[in-house]
Amino acid sequence: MSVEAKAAPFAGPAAAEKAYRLEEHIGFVLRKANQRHLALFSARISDLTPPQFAALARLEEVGEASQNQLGGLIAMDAATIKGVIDRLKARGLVEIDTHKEDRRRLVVRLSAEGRDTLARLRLLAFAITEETLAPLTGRERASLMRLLAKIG
Amino acid sequence: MSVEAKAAPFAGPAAAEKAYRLEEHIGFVLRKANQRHLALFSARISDLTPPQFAALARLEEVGEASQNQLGGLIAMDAATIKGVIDRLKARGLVEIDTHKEDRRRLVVRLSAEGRDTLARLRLLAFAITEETLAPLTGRERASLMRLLAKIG
DNA sequence: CTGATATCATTTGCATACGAATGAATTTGC
DNA sequence: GCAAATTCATTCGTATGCAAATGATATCAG
Repeated sequence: MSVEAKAAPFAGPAAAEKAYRLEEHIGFVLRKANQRHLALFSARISDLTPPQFAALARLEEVGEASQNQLGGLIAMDAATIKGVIDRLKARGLVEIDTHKEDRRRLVVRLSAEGRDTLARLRLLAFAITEETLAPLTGRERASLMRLLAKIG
Repeated sequence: MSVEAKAAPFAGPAAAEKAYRLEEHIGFVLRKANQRHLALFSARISDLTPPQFAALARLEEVGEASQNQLGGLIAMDAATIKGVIDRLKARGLVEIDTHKEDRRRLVVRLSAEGRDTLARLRLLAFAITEETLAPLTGRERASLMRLLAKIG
């Protein structure tokens, strides 16, 4: 079948030839967990993506911010946040002005409709987190969140 | 500053108005953890992406598979795996033939160069997982992997 | 045997994501 | 005060990632 050995105990080709199992690597399991979360999210909130929601939620927290500043607050680089804000603006969920003192900056803030949208989706967002963590006990959930925060 | 209340204990606007903190939602922390892992990955393996690596690693395990089948083995839909395989093929890391009995299928397998590439990157991949999990103790690492597998 | 279904791959459209290059505006260093 | 360095936003290129539609082939039902 495969060229690779079956990794019988103590009988590998060499010490360095530890079996490579995708499932034991953090990148692979992170990608799958993300995938499941995204599926649950879009099933409940079909008209907004997680990054878009994050941008709105952060704007509600901080009031207003420059575009890049906002990106920093939700871990998005300049190129990525631009697209997100463009789409939110096109849908009237955020408003944009140029900064009065620094003409390079764009000041972004929630529109009334953006605020309404957030209010409407708030409980759904909690439900999505709940649903994503459903396979875990309460203790496990806290543990997972703590460990992820540590490596993030 | 913000319109949102500061969420003084027992003094929220209403019972349903639990404060929404991005950092307490699984999607946000998953995205950030993924981000850090990707940065570490590309710093060590700049000529291959994690999905490409996953495809090669799985091919080594299973010998060969149809394109969609391989996608299923690494959690990628048909549209996504196509692009990944196209790029691996363009670089000579995989070989492709049409299935003899079922002309719809593409049979994908590692090329000699793909096998060499995997051998060369194997230890680096372990180092990347190690580095990503570096902030955690051994016990925490095992716990995180187990919990992620549970929700993935 | 043949029409209905199902499967495999492809294509299109949209939305992240990031690196690198660019232009405009501001700040710093001397 | 002005050249150099920095910052903010934009643009381009590349690579996932998914939904939906399509075409080709295979299988199934009657």
